[in-house]
Amino acid sequence: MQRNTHQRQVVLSAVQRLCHATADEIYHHVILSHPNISKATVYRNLSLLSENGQIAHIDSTSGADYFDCTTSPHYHLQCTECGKIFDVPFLYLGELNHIPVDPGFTITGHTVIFKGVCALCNQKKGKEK
Amino acid sequence: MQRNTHQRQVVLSAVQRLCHATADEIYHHVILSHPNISKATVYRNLSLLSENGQIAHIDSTSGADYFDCTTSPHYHLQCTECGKIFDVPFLYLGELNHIPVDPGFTITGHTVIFKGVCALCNQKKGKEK
DNA sequence: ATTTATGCAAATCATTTGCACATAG
DNA sequence: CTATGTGCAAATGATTTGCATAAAT
Repeated sequence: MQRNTHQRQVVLSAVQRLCHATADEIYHHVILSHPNISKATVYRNLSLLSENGQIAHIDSTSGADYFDCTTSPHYHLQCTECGKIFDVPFLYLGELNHIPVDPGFTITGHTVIFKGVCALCNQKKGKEK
Repeated sequence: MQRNTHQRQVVLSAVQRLCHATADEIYHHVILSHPNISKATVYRNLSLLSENGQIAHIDSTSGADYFDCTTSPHYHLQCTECGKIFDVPFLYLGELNHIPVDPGFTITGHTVIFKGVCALCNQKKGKEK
C-alpha cells in the first residue's frame, strides 16, 4: 500500500504551484519550507505521482524533464532560449496514434513539442542589437 | 575553414551505413576499422555534420539521441522496448508551425515522436507467455 | 606555418540506486 | 509491528570540455 508522506504532499503541492517545473526547480521550491528533504525523495515522488496520474511528466528533448500540474492531454511549446514550457491547450492530435505504419508495430502514443522563442526572450534579443 | 579529416569521413560513412544510430553505436562501428578514434571526436563530428546538414540529429526523449542518414523532414517511431528508430516517411505536418499561439512567441519548429512496440519486440513479448 | 582537429582524461548534468535509519498505517 | 519511504552519498549514462599534441591546408 502506498503511504501519504509529508514529503509526498509537499512535492505534489509544489508541482501544482509551479505548473511547469523541472525536478530541480521543484526541489528548490520545496527546500524553502522543508530544508531537510533530499533531492532523491523529490525524484522518487515525482515518478510516483506521475505514475498515479496526479501530475504529468513532460518529455523534453533538451535538458531536464518537466512536470505538469495539468494532467489532461495537451502539447507544449518550449522556448529554446530559456527552456520555459507553455501550454498549447486547444490542439490534440490523438488520431495520429492510428496512422498506418508497419502492421507489426503497435503505436501506444506520441509526443509533440513545439520549439521557438518566448515573448520575454524575443524582447531580450531585440534589446541586444 | 572546415577540414576534411579522415575521422570525419569515417563518422559520416558510419551514419550512412547504420541509418539510425546513437553516438555510441556509431563509435562502436567506427572503432572496428579505426581503433584509435576517440569518442569525443565522434561526438564532435556528429555535431558538425548535423550542423552542416550532411546528417540529421533525431531528438529523443528517452536515453541517447540518434543520428539519421536521411536529412529530409520526416517523423520517427521509437520502440519503447529496444529503443530502435523507424521512419514515418509519408507524414509531415509543417503547417503546425503556424498554429496561432501567443503572438509574442515565435515557433521555429516542432518535434513529433511516435512511441510503441516494434514487430520484433512484439514477437518476443508473445513468446514470454 | 598556422589553424583546425584529435585523443585523452576529467568535468558536467540529470537522474538513479544501495543502504541504514525513520515513520505511516 | 513491518512494509514503505527517506536521506545521504555514491553510481550511472550521455555528452562536453580543457589541454597538449597532431594533421590538414
